[in-house]
Amino acid sequence: MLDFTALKLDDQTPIYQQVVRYVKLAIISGTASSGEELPSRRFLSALLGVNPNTIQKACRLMEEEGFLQSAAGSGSSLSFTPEMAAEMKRALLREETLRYLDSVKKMGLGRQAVLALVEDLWAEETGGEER
Amino acid sequence: MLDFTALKLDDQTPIYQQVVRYVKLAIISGTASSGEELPSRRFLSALLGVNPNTIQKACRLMEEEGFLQSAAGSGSSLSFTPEMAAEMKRALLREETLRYLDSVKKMGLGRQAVLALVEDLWAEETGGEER
DNA sequence: CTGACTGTATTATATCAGTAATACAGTCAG
DNA sequence: CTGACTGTATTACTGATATAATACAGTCAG
Repeated sequence: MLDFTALKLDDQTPIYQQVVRYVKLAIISGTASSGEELPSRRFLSALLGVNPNTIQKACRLMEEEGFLQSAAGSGSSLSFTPEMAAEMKRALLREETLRYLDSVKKMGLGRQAVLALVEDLWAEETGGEER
Repeated sequence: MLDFTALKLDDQTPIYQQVVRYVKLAIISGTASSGEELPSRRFLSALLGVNPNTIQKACRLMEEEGFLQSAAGSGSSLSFTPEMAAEMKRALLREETLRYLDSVKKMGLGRQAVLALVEDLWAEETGGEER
């Protein structure tokens, strides 16, 4: 059963998008496995303090993307191949990195400056666990 | 006179936020200098193909942030000190980098993997001009 | 079978971003 | 002074996000 207690909602992005992203990150990082169940829509909406329709919208999107299967009475569960997970990771990493690089370039930074900045803030952020 | 022809609008973010960001990036990168004039709100809205009220909202925000001065009849012009520009750059770089690093960490990447990814996509993106 | 859960669908309302169409007041060149 | 520009303000409309309150149908343990 996928855990949603770690999902912190911000009010800058549509909630349904944040929910989809949270599930995708769980798949990408290996936290969630294919076949794993999601809490019911009603339970999830109560847990997150949002409307059931908002969760329903997130679930509909994930079904359309092909990694969630739902059936009345049986609940909803993840369903994806390792290839789908790998492609999901590749696409999301590429997209976010290109957006970030485009942004810092517009601020006038060069390659070395970005690398230095990333190293600096990497250490600062979460106590710098080496990997 | 600040040039807005290079501003490409996307439909994922509120337009007024994109306009503010564009002006900030011009200040940060040194493209714009204090005292420089902005095109009139009507001209700008026509150029970007958006509503005058949207531009008005962007201008109001920039006034509240303290780097734009407006007066009826005289137009709007930038007004900032070198210290304000430096602080703007520092804050924006820090914010965007931390957001990016948080995201890639959630996807399971480590320090080395991020640095490698940034180097790879840096070269790919704009033909890789060294700096 | 019954009841309590599941997903699904519908209608109404509120808020916000953006559009649209005006109106008004300050500045300044002619 | 006049007119054409400037910023500023107001009202009305649309679409998307989210809320709220239901209603209906499928599943399954007791």
